[in-house]
Amino acid sequence: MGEVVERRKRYREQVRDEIKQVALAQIARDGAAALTLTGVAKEIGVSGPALYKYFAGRDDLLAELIIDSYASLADALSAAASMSAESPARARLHAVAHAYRDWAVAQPHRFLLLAGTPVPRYEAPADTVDKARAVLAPLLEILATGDSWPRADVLRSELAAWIADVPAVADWVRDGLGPAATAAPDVALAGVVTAWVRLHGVVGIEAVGLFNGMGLQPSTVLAQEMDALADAVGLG
Amino acid sequence: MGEVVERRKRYREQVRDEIKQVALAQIARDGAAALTLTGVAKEIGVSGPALYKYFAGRDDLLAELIIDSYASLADALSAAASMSAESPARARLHAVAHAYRDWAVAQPHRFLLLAGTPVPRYEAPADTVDKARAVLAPLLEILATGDSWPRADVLRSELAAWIADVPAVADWVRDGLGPAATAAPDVALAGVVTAWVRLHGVVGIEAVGLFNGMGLQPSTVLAQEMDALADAVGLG
DNA sequence: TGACCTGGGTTACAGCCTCTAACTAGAGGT
DNA sequence: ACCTCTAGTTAGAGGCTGTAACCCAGGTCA
Repeated sequence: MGEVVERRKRYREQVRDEIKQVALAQIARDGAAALTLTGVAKEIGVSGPALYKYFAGRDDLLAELIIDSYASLADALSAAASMSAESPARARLHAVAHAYRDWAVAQPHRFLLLAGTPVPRYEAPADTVDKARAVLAPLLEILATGDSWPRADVLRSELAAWIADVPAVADWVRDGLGPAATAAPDVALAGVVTAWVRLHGVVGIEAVGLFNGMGLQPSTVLAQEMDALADAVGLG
Repeated sequence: MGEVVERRKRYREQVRDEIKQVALAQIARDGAAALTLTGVAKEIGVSGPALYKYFAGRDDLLAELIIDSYASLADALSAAASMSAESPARARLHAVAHAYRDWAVAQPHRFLLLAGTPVPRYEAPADTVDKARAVLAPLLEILATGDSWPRADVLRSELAAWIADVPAVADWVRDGLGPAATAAPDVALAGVVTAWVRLHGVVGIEAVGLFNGMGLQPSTVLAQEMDALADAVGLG
């Protein structure tokens, strides 16, 4: 009956989860490049090719870890955004930015899965692009409460054209702006892009260890960058 | 005689160069993760273990490619700086920033060797840190012509402490500031760090392909970020 | 109950990679 | 002639990927 099928399915999911968890631990230890299916199998106590019943191959497993990580990061950011919903926009920007960094610092190997060296010719599945956009959604609402950004004319017009050309983006922006929006969509989007770039700058450098031995706290740099952005777009 | 020894040495260098060149091509094609010594050997027309006479192993070869890339990037930036020596500081900042991006875009695989996912537990040799600092040296002189940066108090004080604590850094800053410096060392250094973070943000995102499908030019974002920085530090 | 199907697991193997060991050949020096 | 040093060779151990063929237990169904 269906119940048995259910039970089997559940078991299958459980094993898949265990595999993913062990793989993540292995990545944390030795890096994604060193992930081997047989290594995972050995650690689980099962012999080599068994794992091919669960994942089509090493790269398939990796791809699934990436997708999970996107979701996890998106959750972390939207949690930070909703937790700070009552605060002024500048404080919310800091909250989301630090949530991003905290997530990445707690598990740099996972961050690098998303933002590190990609596999050439690997094409992210189409919905991954959407997921990536979803990660940044909380920023949109926050930056929509700014009012202007004098110097960013070229960037704004490029983004305005993008909004006009791609309906999915237009929808995303409209949904994301929220009721308190005071900024034009292209201004808010320029803010999001800039915030993303700066987040990536700070966190990416920290994650690969390039800040080591420099006498500064990454969190200081991040705070500084977010303040500069808040100033530029006129966040309260 | 010594001459023959010389000739042998030259030959050896020549072969090492050929190996590195082929390896770079292979990385450009399939990514650093897919680099294999035997693959290089096959392409060169020599059989497997022969390459171990020239490099201790795959990772050794990779490490040398990284060091070379640092030098190449540093050259590109200092060339851009000296080529624009007569221009106003804001223009020079743009010139160096775009040189950085151009270098990376022309050979993303090489950029990712420097800034992409690192091998865990791999410790960069000590002089690599110096080389990395050298990459940013041209920015120091340029940003030293700013005059202030009101919001960056915490960052400045951290950097001032670093300068005070580490003589090598103090020397580097003193040498780099140049005769036209109008900024305090900590202000200039804060500017360099910020420029680096933003450079890394834009170029890192572009290099891993995350800008794909977004309706914007990475160069626009970069220009925008550098202008914002120039405004903040008061570059002419 | 007994035949059958399904899915997790197994071993065997082909093919590729790293890196070591042991050997050969040739060029240089004495 | 003899010695040495170096670039290259083949052989091989050990590890990984991924495929193929097989086993076995549990559930299904006549």
